[in-house]
Amino acid sequence: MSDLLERLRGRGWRLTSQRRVVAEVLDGEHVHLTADEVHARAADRLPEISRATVYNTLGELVALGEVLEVATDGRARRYDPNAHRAHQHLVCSGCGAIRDVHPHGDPLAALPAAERFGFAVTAAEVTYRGLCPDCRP
Amino acid sequence: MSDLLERLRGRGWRLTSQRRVVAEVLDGEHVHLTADEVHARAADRLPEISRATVYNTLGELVALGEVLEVATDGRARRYDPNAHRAHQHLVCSGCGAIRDVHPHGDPLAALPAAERFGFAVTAAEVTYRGLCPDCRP
DNA sequence: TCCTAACTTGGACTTTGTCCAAGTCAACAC
DNA sequence: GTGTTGACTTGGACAAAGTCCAAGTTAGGA
Repeated sequence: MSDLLERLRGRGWRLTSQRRVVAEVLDGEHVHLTADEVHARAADRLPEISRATVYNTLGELVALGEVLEVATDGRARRYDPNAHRAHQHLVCSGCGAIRDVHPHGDPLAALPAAERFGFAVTAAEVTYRGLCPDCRP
Repeated sequence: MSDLLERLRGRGWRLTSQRRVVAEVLDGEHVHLTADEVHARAADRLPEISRATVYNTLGELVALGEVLEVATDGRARRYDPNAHRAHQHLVCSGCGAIRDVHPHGDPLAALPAAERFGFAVTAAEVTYRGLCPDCRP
């Protein structure tokens, strides 16, 4: 993730302690935190960080393509730092747990031209749903 | 949609004017309204209907499997009455327009057992994203 | 026609997210 | 180092989306 910070600096980002902390919190794989969770963890290291800054920073990371925004339920958006490796999400209908998964084939290929209605289609997001081992009956 | 009301009565639903109006508003294909839009249209016919009742009724219809809840963005949930015919959604990144689409093949089949992590996977929701003809450059 | 559990209502409240004026500070120039 | 400045941060107010509840109403069976 430290390369991320360097990359962002290369793009003209000002490297503040707040942005550093947000980037650190998002470090890793299989991370799918809500903005408030990011704020809570960031505040552990930098207690005076404000919600507005966390929202701003997450929005910038998404705009730069460094972080993915995922809407797996109708609740809070989640932020996925694993933006550079194509993947989809498997969500537990019981407890809400999320896993990154890698289906085979390109989901985009399954949509025939006749079903595109003149859209310039650029992406396909797949959410698989089911019960995780802990929630199975 | 009148069969819907009959079906629901068969399941022990009390058939109130509020529920009837919500079901009527949701009638049709290619309908993807937010709860507040449903409330606004319902209030045209039944001005005193409350938001709480609309939320309750939508929640019940979803629980009964008669209506699908779709989260195409991180904003308001949308309600799709076309629950009995398998389909996916194509969303315009510019204006938010939504179309029902029918990709070929079963998206569930693309997820190998090794990528299911012990989940009992039951559904796959695909959101295709792109620019609609009106929003294309 | 009456009764009652089920339904509806309005409003208070929570969660999630946005906006803004005022204050702060990273990075550059010197 | 020091100064400067525009970008960044802050807290609080606000907005949008959704939940909850006590009190009032009513569909449908007896």
